[in-house]
Amino acid sequence: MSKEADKIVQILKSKGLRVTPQRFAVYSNLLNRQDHPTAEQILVSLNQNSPTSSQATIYSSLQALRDVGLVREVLLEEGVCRYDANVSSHHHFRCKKCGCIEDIPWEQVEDVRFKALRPGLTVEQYEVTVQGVCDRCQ
Amino acid sequence: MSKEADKIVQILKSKGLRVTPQRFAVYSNLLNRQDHPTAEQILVSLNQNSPTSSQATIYSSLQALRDVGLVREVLLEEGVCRYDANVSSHHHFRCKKCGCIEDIPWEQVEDVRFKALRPGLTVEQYEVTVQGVCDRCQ
DNA sequence: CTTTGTGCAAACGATTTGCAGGATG
DNA sequence: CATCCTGCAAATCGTTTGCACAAAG
Repeated sequence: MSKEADKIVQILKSKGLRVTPQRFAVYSNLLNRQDHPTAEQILVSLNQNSPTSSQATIYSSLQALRDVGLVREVLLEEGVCRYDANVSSHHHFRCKKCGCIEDIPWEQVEDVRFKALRPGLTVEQYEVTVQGVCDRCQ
Repeated sequence: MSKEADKIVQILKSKGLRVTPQRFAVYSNLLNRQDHPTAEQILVSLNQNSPTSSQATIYSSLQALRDVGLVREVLLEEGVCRYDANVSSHHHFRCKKCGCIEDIPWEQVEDVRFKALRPGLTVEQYEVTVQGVCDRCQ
């Protein structure tokens, strides 16, 4: 087993998850892609060569991974739930033309300052969603 | 007909929409509430006294209103699509305890500055989603 | 060997659609 | 009176669930 695969196994174990081929596949697929796939896209990707996981298993793996904080959902379009294995604080960019989505590292957005936010509201976290045009679509 | 009702009629007409009782009801309901209701909540609200609009009509009215830019969708939770008649630039706050959502006026968030955003990305707009605790839940 | 995960198919909930009758401009 | 909207019920889409069998620790 490669070092990377071993690392993924360790991560899963450290979160108390049983390591099954399907769960491993879902998580490493998500770790290795930079787009923000939907459950359906992960299913297609995993099964394109040989059947690896069923639809129900993809969903339950994603749920398990989300529950232990290894993946998060990204909601930018109506009716579309995407998944992201990058759970550190970051923002998202979405191209209005091709619909591609990419991460914006936290450091690239200077601190957002709240001026006179309605008294009583306690801010715990915030996320900036940027819409625009990507380089390929310019 | 009241002045407000007349104003709503004018707005709908100015957008090229036929004014039907159902469409009027959906739009004015949305204008008069400060929460960000789902289609279902609008349906219940409109029909609580007497039947006003069917489910399918609520959806098609919302779609028509969205198409002409009178309402927008607000996506903050998985599988929940909310509607907002405030289409001016603004941000959203969501209470992690009670789940209530409220608008944050644009001016309350100082300009967000992007530092070294990946070259090639053109920013057209952005929205800040704040999560925290509201005053009622403190 | 106990617990948890998988796969299948059926169930589900939110939204959409087809169509016939009704209202709008 | 032509066009567009409404309401109903059926269809659809993404996601969840129940259950019998299989795999993990």
